[in-house]
Amino acid sequence: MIVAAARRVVEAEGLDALTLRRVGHELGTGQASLYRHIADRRELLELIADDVARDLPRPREGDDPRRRLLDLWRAGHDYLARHRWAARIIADGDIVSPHAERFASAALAALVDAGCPESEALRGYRALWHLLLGHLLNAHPLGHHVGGEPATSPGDNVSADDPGAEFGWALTRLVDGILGRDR
Amino acid sequence: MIVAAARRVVEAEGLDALTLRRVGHELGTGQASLYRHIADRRELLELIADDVARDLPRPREGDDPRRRLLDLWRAGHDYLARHRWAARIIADGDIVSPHAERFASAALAALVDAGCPESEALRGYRALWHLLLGHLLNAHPLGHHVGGEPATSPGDNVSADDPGAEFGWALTRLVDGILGRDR
DNA sequence: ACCTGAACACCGTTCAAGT
DNA sequence: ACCTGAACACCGTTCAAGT
Repeated sequence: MIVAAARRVVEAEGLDALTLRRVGHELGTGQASLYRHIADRRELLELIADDVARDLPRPREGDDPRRRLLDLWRAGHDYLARHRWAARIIADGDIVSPHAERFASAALAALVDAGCPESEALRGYRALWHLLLGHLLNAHPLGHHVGGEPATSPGDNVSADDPGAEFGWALTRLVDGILGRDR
Repeated sequence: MIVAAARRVVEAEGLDALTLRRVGHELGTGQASLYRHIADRRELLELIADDVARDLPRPREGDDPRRRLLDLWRAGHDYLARHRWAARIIADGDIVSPHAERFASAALAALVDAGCPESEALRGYRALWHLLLGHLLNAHPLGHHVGGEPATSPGDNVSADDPGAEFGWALTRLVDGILGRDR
C-alpha cells in the first residue's frame, strides 16, 4: 500500500525525505506509477496525515470532566509530538482529515462536559488546538534566549526541555481561563 | 539591498515564490551572485524574518498592566497576520532574530507587570507565543466542520471569519488562566 | 487497458571560466 | 580579486512509448 510506504519513509527520515521517487523506490516501482493512485504530492500528504489521525487518543471514561478534558489534550499532544511531521502537513495545507474529526468532536464534547457554555465551545476548541499546534511546530520560541536561562526556581519542575510537561502547564492555564475557574 | 528585494518578492507573491533566481532577477543579476552575500537560502529567510521583526509593536504606555499585556500581544498578532510568511519561516527553522528578542523581552516584562510570578513568566511567555503561532499557521483547525457552522448565538460577535478577534478571545482566556484571575 | 522510462520545467548550489 | 554563466544533482509532473 502506497500510504504505508510513505509513512515508513516519513517516520524513519522525516518529511523532507518524502519524495515521490523515494516512495516509488520503496514500492519497487518508478515514481511515475504513483500517479495511478494519487493525483499529486499534496494528496499523498493528506493521506498520511489522515493515517496518523486514526490513532489519535480517545477520551478516557470515568474521571471528572475537567481531568478528562486535560488528559485528552495532553494525550493528543504527546501522540502528535511523536509524529511532528503531521503537524507540519496540517499547518501548510488545508487538509481535511476524517479521522481527525473524531478527535475534534470528542474534544468539543469534553469541553462542554467540563462546563464550557455551548456558545463558546467551538472557540475554546480552536484555541486549544492552536495552542497545541504552536507547541508542536516551534521548539524554540521567538528569540530563544530571552531572560537568559530558564529561571528554575524551587518548585519549578517544568523545564523547557520537557515539551510534554511544558504543554501541560500551558494547557491547564488555557483550560482554566476558558472555564473561568480560579485556581 | 538583497533583503529588500527578497521582501518585495515575498510580500507580493508569498514564500513559495521566493526563489534565489527570482531575487537575482529582481536585482538584475544572476542567481549565483547572491552567494557573494548569503551562505544559503536559509540565511536569506533568517534575514527577512529578522527584518519583519524590526517592526513588531512596542508596548503602549500608561494603560493598566493587564490591558497593556493584552494589547501588546493582540498588536503582535495583527502585525504578523499581515506577514504570515514570517510565521512559517520561524516555524520551520531554528531562526534567531535579534529584533524579535526586543518584542520577547517586552512581552515578558508586561507579563510580570501584570502580576505573573517571575518563576512562571518565561513559561507564560512561551505559552502565549505558541498560541499566537498556532493561530497564524492554521486558518482551519483539525477537521474544519466540527459541530457544523459556528453556533453564532446572540452576543457572540466573534466569528471564525475574524482571525484577529478570535485570537483576542483565546488570548484573554490564556492570560487570565496564567494570572489566575477570575472573570 | 494499464504501466512507466524518459523527458520537461523547475529548484538550490557549485565551480571553472571570465573580467 | 571579484563576479557569474553554465552545469550538477535534485524535485514534482507529464506523456508518449512500451506491454
